[in-house]
Amino acid sequence: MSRNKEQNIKMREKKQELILKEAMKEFAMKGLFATKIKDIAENVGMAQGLLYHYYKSKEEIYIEIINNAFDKLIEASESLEAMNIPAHEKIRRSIIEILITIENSEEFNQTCRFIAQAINSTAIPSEAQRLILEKRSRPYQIIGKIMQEGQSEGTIVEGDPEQLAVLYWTAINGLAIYQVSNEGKIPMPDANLLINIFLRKGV
Amino acid sequence: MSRNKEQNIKMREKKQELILKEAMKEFAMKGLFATKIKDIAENVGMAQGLLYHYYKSKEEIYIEIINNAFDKLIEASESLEAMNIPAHEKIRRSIIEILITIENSEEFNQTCRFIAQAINSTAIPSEAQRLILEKRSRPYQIIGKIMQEGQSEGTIVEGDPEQLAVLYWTAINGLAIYQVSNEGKIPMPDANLLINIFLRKGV
DNA sequence: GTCTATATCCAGATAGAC
DNA sequence: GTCTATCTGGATATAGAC
Repeated sequence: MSRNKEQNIKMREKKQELILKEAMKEFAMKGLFATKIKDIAENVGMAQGLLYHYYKSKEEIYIEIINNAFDKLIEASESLEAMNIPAHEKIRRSIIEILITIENSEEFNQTCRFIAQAINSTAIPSEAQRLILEKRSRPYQIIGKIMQEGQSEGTIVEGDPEQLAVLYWTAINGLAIYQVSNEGKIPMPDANLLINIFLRKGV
Repeated sequence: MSRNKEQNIKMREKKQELILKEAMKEFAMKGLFATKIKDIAENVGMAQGLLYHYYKSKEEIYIEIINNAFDKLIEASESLEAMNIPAHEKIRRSIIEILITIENSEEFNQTCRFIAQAINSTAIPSEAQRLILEKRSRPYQIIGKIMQEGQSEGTIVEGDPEQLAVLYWTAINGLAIYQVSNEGKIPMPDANLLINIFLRKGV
């Protein structure tokens, strides 16, 4: 009895994950309003009506995905911050790694694309807007802190660390969007070009 | 008689421009699908039905705006290319100017936002997609050519000029999107940080 | 849990009076 | 040219059978 119950819950969660995964793809490609519940359901392989057994609305799915997307980004930033290496090494390694990720991980670029769509639209549900407002600044803060650390250590260029963080993230974001909107065919620029923006000469 | 006719045509064109202007705002903020014809008409100050005397569909308006947006960008790139100064000066001055524009011109950032939305969605009308495919690479080509020129002159860093152009535009694009999604409150990073990516040391 | 059928709503586009 | 009223299609969400 109880074992069946557990299994049912697991099955339900698996289906929900599948729905989220397909919804993410659709939202990233088309945005909230051009994505139809039917599209998502078809990709999952279920009838349109059935989707409402798992989520009560399109918006609910959207909000869940926003949450996941930002949490992943924040988590990655935090684990970068926590690494036991000098600040300039954090910047260096993260840029190298992200460029590789942009070139190879469709999922990462979907996330970037999704976030770009969400941030770029004032028409999304208010709960989604609240979440964005709450979470989007975290990665900027963390990189800003690392920049400041590096300045104290004498390895990062002078200037407002916040602005350095803005440049860091917007450059990466711009590249990711460009990549995904070109169907992953663009070779990334040499990582050193980006790295050298932030490192002091000679480091 | 003929004078009246001319006047009528002028009036009509003025109204059309007004519609385009308001539509641009709406599209930039909300995207094609979340923007309702009624929203545009209301902002212009006319009844929803009347809009169809000026344009035959929402898509037609959208396509017209895409065309204008890219043409402006291409025109600016071409006039940069045509300037009678060394290549590295073209890069330097354009970055300085664009950063100022991002900070001050709402219209420019609306254009960036609109283009970002359009490029980011596969759900837009096929004619719009065709236009994007046709026109979006032009500014990249032009900057790439200038980079190459500068390399010959020994003032621009080594590396694939195409990739330098990608970095140039994606960084700018990322900044513009960030700015507009923060309602124009973000101070731009020091232009020299960006300029130094591309200039050879000592130039 | 899963499907089909349907109620309901909303927005694009049209028709027709002024 | 301008408006109001309306047609029409399509999408969300629900109901109800299996």
